[in-house]
Order: sequence, then structure tokens, then C-alpha cells
Amino acid sequence: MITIQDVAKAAGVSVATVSRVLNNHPSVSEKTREKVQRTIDQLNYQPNLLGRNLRRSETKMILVLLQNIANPFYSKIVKGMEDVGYKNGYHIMICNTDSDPIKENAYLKLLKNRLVDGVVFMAPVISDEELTEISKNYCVVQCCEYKEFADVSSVSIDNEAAAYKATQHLISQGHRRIGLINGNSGIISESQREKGYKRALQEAGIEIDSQLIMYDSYGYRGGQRAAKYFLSIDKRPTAIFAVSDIIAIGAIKEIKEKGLSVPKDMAVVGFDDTGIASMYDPPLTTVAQPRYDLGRVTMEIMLERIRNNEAESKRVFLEHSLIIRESTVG
Amino acid sequence: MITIQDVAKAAGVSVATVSRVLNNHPSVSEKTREKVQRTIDQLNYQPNLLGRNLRRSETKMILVLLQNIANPFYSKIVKGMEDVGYKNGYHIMICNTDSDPIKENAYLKLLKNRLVDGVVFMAPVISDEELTEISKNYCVVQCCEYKEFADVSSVSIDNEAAAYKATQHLISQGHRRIGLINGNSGIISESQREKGYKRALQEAGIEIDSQLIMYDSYGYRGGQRAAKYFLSIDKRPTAIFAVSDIIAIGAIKEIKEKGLSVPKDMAVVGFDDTGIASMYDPPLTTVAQPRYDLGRVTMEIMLERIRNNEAESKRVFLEHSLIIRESTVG
DNA sequence: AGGTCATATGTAACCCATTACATAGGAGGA
DNA sequence: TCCTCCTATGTAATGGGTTACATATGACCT
Repeated sequence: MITIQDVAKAAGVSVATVSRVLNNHPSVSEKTREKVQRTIDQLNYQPNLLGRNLRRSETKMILVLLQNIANPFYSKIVKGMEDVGYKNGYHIMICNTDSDPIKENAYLKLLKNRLVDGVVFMAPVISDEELTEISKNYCVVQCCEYKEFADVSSVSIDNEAAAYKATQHLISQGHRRIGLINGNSGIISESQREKGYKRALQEAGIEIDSQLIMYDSYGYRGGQRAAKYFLSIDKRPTAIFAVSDIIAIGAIKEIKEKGLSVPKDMAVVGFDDTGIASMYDPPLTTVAQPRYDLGRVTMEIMLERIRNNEAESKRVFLEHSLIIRESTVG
Repeated sequence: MITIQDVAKAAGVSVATVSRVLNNHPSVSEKTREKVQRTIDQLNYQPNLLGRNLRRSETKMILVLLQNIANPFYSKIVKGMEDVGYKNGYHIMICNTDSDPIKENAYLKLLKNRLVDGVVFMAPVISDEELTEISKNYCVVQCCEYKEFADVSSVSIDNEAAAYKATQHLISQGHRRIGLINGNSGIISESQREKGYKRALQEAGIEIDSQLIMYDSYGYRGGQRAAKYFLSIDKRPTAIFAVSDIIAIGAIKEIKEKGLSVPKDMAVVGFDDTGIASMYDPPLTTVAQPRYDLGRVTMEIMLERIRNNEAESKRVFLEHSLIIRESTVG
């Protein structure tokens, strides 16, 4: 392996000068710079970042902890983070936690052991207090899901307002019995979306019927199960608001399988506007999150925090929008 | 920051002894070990991995280069890699290349700069020669897609045989005019699958009609465009083999939109058995790859190579299977 | 000429953990 | 008692950069 020493010797200068050339330090004469650069090129020298990282005590790596990359919701968010990181010389490291606290903890070691300069939590399972504590010593930002009582920056949409808008849309289509298929993993968006759903009903003078609120796992099967239940009850709903596209699609599949039509017999709204929403049959009405920007802003806040460790934590909410497609409008 | 020096001082031993305790070196007396461990716990000392990495010249990180994590095909593969890596103390770093040679090259710097111990290519854009060259000095494995003439280990399925089987299935359903929707990105699976498609036709005594072979970008739109074309030509095909599920779904959407039925008017086969295949309406007949195992085996070969740098490169082919659903069978 | 100052470069400490080698101290045998 | 050998521990070199500080060189001024 070629080291800075080898380059220094070959170029007839000291390692300090080579280092200065590598880092574009101004106090190197043009002549020397050229000579050193030529030697670097000749030897095809690549600085060993392990040495640099140790000395600088930084790695220019950001860890992104998400539940599972299988979730199509994440891809554009990660893209936003990557683009901003890349521009600033940072690399992104994506890791699946499977919402397993043990795994999450294992990855947090990378932070504590200085192998990454910061961590983005997409769905923290750690407690509010621990998260706040970690944030005192390390750079942490939350994206989309966040811990309400943790004093740690977060970037998300206003889930309550988004759910309110989605439910209102169903009401405006004449629906009075509207089912909610919520997740059951205890993340903050669930309770916020339920609040928005309830507020829309209340404001429209519709009584909240706990029979119409189902909790199941995120995913296709959860949607199928919930829809099956809704179709089985006495006064079945005429519309469903599902807190994710995949849940909504599971529900639609179930409804169609029963020989019913979407949206005529049952309207369905999803959430996230993942790729499948527009591809499905019928195309899905859904709440679009500004995914790229969620990632972009998250990374901007992260870099700000890395540069100024004293930066105050903040909550940022980005705009969402309701995308109306054929699953709710005949 | 607490260093090994602090621990040594507090415990009244040398740094060497602390290091030995950290690394479970046998030549430490039980008494000393306990004393040091107590101090470590008391100070909540976390070894700085930057120091360790520099000294050991390894980072226990593996870089996985894929085109884009948005592709649902990857998630289980990555899971397989992670599980094996995790068990062996390795972390996985996922990076999107967008098939951009510049980005790919930038990430390869992480390898050359020693920031990762190895690289998995899921879709190399680099040339066969360069790849072979890199593999001489660094640990590299290819997964799913690979460079045919690069002397670098790879793990994949037999794409030719899989496409042969898929096409044969359509033939067995009585189809004689079978369209192929292939990708146009030049990866090896494209030509292999086309070969398999052609072989199945030839063996069944069906003439190959170049009118029935379309090349478009991977993705929903590509599928739609190709289907639109197939529906417009004179002697339209009665079945389509698409080289990815998303392409197939784009095609189905287009077919249904024209008021035709799948599979009655047009049967469709996809590839990969991604989640959407079973969720779609109709559920999609597709070729399932052993995705978890592809990842698992890839990582096993990687670790083998890391441990024994002299290990020979090899090509591993895992079993695939055709999953028949309603998009081809009434 | 002598002094001041800026520029360019070198020397060596430093980041933190690992480990080869050295050594102290105790056990056991002659 | 003296010697050998083993165990436990310490000392210091090491990995590859970065950078504070020291110094050499030369320009410019009086």
C-alpha cells in the first residue's frame, strides 16, 4: 500500500507538504503543488481515510436507520438525503432495524464508536428520554416518524391535517360511514392520523363509531383482514381511509374479490402516494408526502447540526397534498 | 471523550492490559479482568473504532452498490446479506448508483480508501477489465447481474433457463404468438432471458418474429408503451413475457384499459415475484428468484474472500421457480 | 548592511487502539 | 539456594494521515 510517506519521498518533499496538496491548502507554491500532484498521479496514490478519519475525528458518513428498505415509501426520501449529503461530501449508510430495539442499539454503537458522524431515525424505537440523551452528545435528526417528547429535531408532514383532508374528501363525496384502517405499531403518525380522521367526522356532525376503526399491521394482509371485517359488519361503511397505500390495496383486493366495486360500493383512500398507487386498478386516491424534500431537509438539518453542535432542535413540517384518483371518484 | 488511556489510568493498569480485556485476550488474570471491566462500565467507555480500524486496517463494513433501493427486488437480497454480515460482525452500507458510472466510481473510492472492506455489485456499470483489475487488490462479489468476462465471483440464477421455463409455460397454454418485453439497459440478464425465450420458441417450432420483441426501460411506463405497441400491430400476440414484474404490470394496466381481459385476451408473465405480483389484479404469474439466499450466499462468498484473499473466483447459480397465478391461467 | 515580514516548507506531536517485545515475579525442580 | 520457565503485565512502536509550531528563504524597506 502506498502511503503519504512514499509520495513525500518520491516527490522529494515532506509529508506535510503532500498533505497540504491533498487538502488544497493555499500555502503551497504552484511549482511544488504540480510536482507533488504529478507524483500522486504517477504512484496512483489514494489517501487512506482511516488515518484521516482518526486524526480529524470524523468519517463523513451518516447512518440512516429505517424499519426496512422494502418499504417503497423510503426510496425517494433516501434519494433526497443522498443528494444533499453527496454535495457536501457525505455518504449515506442505510440500515434496517426491523423495529428491533436490539438491532437499533447495535447500530447506535456505530455512532458512539465514531464510525458515523450522525444518525437519522426514520422510525425510532428507542425511548424519548434515551433519544434526547443521545442527542446531547451526538448528531441526531428524526424524519417522518418522531418521538413527541424527545428534544431532537424532526422533519415530517402534519399528519393530523393530512388525515383530516383525506377524510373530508370522502365526506365531500357523500360518505357518512367511513372506516379507518390504522396501523398498530405505536408510531406517532398513527395517533395523529386518527385524530385528523375524527376531527373531520366531528366537524361534519358525524358520530364516531369505534366499530369503524380497525388496527392491524401495516401491509397487504392487514388491509385484507380489515376490509373483510368491514364487509362483514351490519352497517358496513361505504368508504375506507387506510393509513398506507399497501393497506389500502389489500383492502381493495378484498373488496373486489367479494364482487364489489371500488369506488362505487366502497371508496378507498390510501396514504403516501407510493409508486403502486397510480399503477393499481383502480388508481388510488392518496395523500402525497413531499418525500424527496423530507429527505433533503432532514439532511440539511443534520449537516447544520454537525457544523454547529449548539444548534437548537426544531420541528419542521412540510406540505402534503391529496391526490384524487379513481378509487374514490367514479 | 474517554479513551483507553483514561480507563488504564483509572484502573491502575497499562493501556495494553485494557486493550487485552477489550479483545478477550486470554493472558489476563481474572482479577485484573474484572477490575478493568468494572472501570470500563463505570466510565461508560466505548472504544473509538477509528483508532482500531486504522490499526487493524479493516472496518468491518461492506458496501452494496445497487441501482436504486426503490426497486423492490432488492429488499430481501439485502436482508440476506445483512443477516450473514451481522452474524459475523459486519455492517452493510447500501448506496444507490443510479447506474451512473461517475457515482459508482465515487463509491469505489470508499473501497480504495479503505473505508469498506469489500464491495458487492448488484449491477456493475464498470467495464469487465476494470472490475477484474479492482478485484485483484480488493474484495469484490457480484450479485444477480454480473460482468460475463470479469474474473470476479458472482451469485445469480440461471436467467436463460428461467426465461425458457416462463416462455414454455405460455406455450403450454396454447400460445403461439408470444411477445417479449425486454429491458434496454444492457445488463446481462436481458440477453440471457432473451436467449431462453428464443430457445423455448424454437424448440416448439415457433418462428421468432422480431416484431414481437420490444426493448424499453424497466418500469411501469415501459410496460405500458410496449403493450400499447403490441396491441396496435397487425397480428397481435396473445401472450407477453416481461422481464420484470413492474413491466408486466404496466402492460396489464394498458391491456385492461383497452377493455381487454388478462389472461383471456392476453396472458402476461412477469419476473422476480416482487410483493406486487401477488397483490395485483389479476395476480401475476412470475419467476421467483431465491432472493434471500442470493444475498446470503453473496455475503458468504464475500466473507470467505476477505478471510482468504487468495480464494478463487466462482460463479454460483441458485434455483429459481415459476409461480403460476391468474395472469396466465384462466 | 541590517531589520522586518511574508511565504514556503519541514519537524514532530497527535488522534486512539493494537501488539511485538521486554520484564517482573512466582512456581517448581535440581 | 539457584536456575528455568511460565504467566501477567508494561513499554513503546505502529498504523496513516493532519497540523501547530519552528525555520529557512527571499523580498523589501530604511
